Amino acid sequence: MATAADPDASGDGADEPDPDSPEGRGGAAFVLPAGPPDTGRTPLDRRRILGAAIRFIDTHGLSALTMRRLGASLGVEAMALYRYVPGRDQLLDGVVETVIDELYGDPDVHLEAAHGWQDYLQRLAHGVRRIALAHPEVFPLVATRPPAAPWVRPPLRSLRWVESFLTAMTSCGFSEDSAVAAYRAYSSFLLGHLLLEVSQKGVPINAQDAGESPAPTADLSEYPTVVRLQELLSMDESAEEFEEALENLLGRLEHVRREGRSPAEPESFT
Amino acid sequence: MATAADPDASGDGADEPDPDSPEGRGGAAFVLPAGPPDTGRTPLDRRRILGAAIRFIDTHGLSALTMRRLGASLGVEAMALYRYVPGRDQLLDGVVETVIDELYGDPDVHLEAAHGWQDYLQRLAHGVRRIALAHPEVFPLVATRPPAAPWVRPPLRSLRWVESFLTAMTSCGFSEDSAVAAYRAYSSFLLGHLLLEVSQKGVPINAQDAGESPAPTADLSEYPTVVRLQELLSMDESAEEFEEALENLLGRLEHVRREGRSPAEPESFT
DNA sequence: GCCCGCGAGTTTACGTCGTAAACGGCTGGG
DNA sequence: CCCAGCCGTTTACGACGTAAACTCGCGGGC
Repeated sequence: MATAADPDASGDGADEPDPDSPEGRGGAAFVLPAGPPDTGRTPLDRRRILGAAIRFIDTHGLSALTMRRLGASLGVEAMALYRYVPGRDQLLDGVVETVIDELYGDPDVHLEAAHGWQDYLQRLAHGVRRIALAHPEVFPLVATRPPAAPWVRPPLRSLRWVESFLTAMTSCGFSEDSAVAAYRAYSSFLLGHLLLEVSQKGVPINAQDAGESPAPTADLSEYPTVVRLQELLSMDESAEEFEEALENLLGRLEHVRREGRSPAEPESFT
Repeated sequence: MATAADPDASGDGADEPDPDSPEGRGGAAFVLPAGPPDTGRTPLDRRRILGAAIRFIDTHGLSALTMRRLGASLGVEAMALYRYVPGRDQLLDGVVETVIDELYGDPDVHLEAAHGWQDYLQRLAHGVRRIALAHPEVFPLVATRPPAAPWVRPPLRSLRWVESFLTAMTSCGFSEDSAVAAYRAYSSFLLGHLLLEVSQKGVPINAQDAGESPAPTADLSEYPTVVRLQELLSMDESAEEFEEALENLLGRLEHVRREGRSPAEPESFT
């Protein structure tokens, strides 16, 4: 696999575009079940509200989402929302759930491991990454909201996906111990990478939000290494990083699967 | 390769307690510079405010932190805080910064890689983990707040630590490319693991917070695998997982270091 | 045709939030 | 003795989430 990009990479660089980025692809993981943008005299229901909320957060940022403003974006007073949603917190829970459920509409992600577990995990990971990149303002919510049940971890928030994951893995030769261990390793890998990636992308893309000053860039005189490596540090290699860590994880899991035990070997590299 | 790690790394037996958990240890990473609980006629300053804020979040949860309540916890009106802190957002930034700065007070974490880079990374990882476990309610903030500069990633929020990291790695034989790649891999590993761990721990430990219903545990009849593995899934193996993934990462980085290039090999398993 | 209940959306209202601005009182140097 | 400056308080405003009361239009019994 092609390794280091040359320093010619000015910003996005990359000969081929990131396959998961929203504009670089057909655009699954982007289809909300709601119909036209937000016009229409359809008489308001839960799905429409959730769709509008996601659109609103994507556009204006999470911190700008207000019951009043969300109502306004639907041509309705704030209190009307309360007929369909118990409160703001549950609305946000619904947003998270809806976003994760976009996985079902993604033709590249399968509920079953028809072509092996590595294919399954690859597709799932890229599907979740596509969602994270399509809704960068929503994704921190996915990571931050408390899970419904203690064992349901972000970012695979729905029990249905946990079920799918565990079934896929056990049906591919993982012991139950190993499947659970794989679930843990996989979800923490996904969460870490994607959260970092959107938090990195979210700042430059989205001008306003938390009212933070963009980057005063204080005196860096005390940090010569940071200064020297500034260009390297600010390169966006998210896609390659993601791919490589995913590959490594799959290798690690293959090792786990063959052992049939919970993972633990001091060395695993060549 | 057994990475030279001081804190009894290899033995991942469940019999001995988690070395990073707050009560299982001497308690570095727990020392705030503030003195007695909150009594005292000391005339209020920024450090005292930040300390009180951290204490407040640890006790009552992030969502309960209010300028008025924080003021009250210091025996002062809310507006008094504004003389020392520009606003709530900057207060939270200060909280994050203060929490990360606890690393400096941790005798087990070194700014320089005197005993090799693996020892350095081990100590740093455990130091950060100790902080995350000591302040589970603060840690999501560490991950979520926008970074000051795009290249400063959570959870190593301060330029000083980035500088330390890069210097340590390059001084141990990493090329600059590799050091930056290691920084990325390491921070995303840390963030993912710790965020998942505290979000998992935070729910059962802390009764109230976001007003979420604890866990109604809806009908699980559609998810037989989840039900069957429920016990396995709800086991807390955070410490072992952390250790194992860290070990794996170190192995991966050793590989990177020897190549002297940015990390990428299609396969790495046996 | 009349009425009436009822579901969908609105109005009003309350308490809390972050914070701007004016205010008060202590304190130490001329 | 006075007064300037610091430090904390008071007051006030607009926005927030949401409870409760209200309005309005429509479809089915009489």
